[in-house]
Amino acid sequence: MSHAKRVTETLRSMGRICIEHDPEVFRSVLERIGDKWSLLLIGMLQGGPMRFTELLRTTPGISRRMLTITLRALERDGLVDRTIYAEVPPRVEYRVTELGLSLSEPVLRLAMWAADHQSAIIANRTAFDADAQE
Amino acid sequence: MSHAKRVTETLRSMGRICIEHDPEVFRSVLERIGDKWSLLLIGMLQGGPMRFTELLRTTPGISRRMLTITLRALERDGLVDRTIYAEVPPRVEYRVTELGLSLSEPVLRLAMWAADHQSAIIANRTAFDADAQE
DNA sequence: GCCTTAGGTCACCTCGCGGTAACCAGGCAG
DNA sequence: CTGCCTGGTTACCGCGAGGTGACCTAAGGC
Repeated sequence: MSHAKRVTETLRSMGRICIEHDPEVFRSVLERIGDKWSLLLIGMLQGGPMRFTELLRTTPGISRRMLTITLRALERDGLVDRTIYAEVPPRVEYRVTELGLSLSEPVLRLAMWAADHQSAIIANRTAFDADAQE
Repeated sequence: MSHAKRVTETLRSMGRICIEHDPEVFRSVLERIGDKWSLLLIGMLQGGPMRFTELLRTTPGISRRMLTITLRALERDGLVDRTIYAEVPPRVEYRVTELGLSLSEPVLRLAMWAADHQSAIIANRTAFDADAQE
């Protein structure tokens, strides 16, 4: 059996076990991290702890409101850690926890897949649209 | 340097490269597969080709409309393949393509992470809520 | 003529995600 | 007293994702 074939087989059985057998667990996690900002913020924090305003500035397009909401949700789930420094002016730092870091591994694999196959997807998309055109 | 430490370092640099440096690519893929059903359907199809109604039955909660829309989008991006059998009654089979299968790897890792850490997340969540209560 | 069965499409409506902008706490500066 | 800084919170609102249920097509059976 070829390597590619074995990988396929392995994935198939993983698929059966992980998703087909218990879609709710997968769904619950997708609902959690599948929103507009969660994964992106997890990603942003890979480079080390960041402050609220820093995240606000460097995350393109996020609003103050959504940053608050998303960070709270991530904190609630134990994916990021929030530290308040009693200084003047006040300072708050966010960093990924161990759990958040463990999530990063599959997430970054997904990101790398994204980077690798982006062009293929765009090509498929335009081809499909061209077919549908006529 | 310990193994865990090295993994951490690797992830940090991957994070910097993949996400912090170029959030748009990651965002675009998240927008694509981050919807309510795409990843789940990709997952469902790991076990082999399935028919429309079969997916409708076995995917908990999906509506006929959303199944159609999501499958079309996946087909458009070249992630699944749609085969019509000119029989009576008509039969349509969906199967993941090579591209779809390559996506499955990171996705299934995510699913396994979900399964592994679900209880930890729930624990964190209840602890956080208990703190916020008082 | 009417039912069935598979695989959809269409019109309509709801609900909640997320954006905008104003407001707030609190400590220090002038 | 007024203003400024950070790190939020709150009220308001629009839009679009997604659910519901009716309808469609095409062949065959009765």
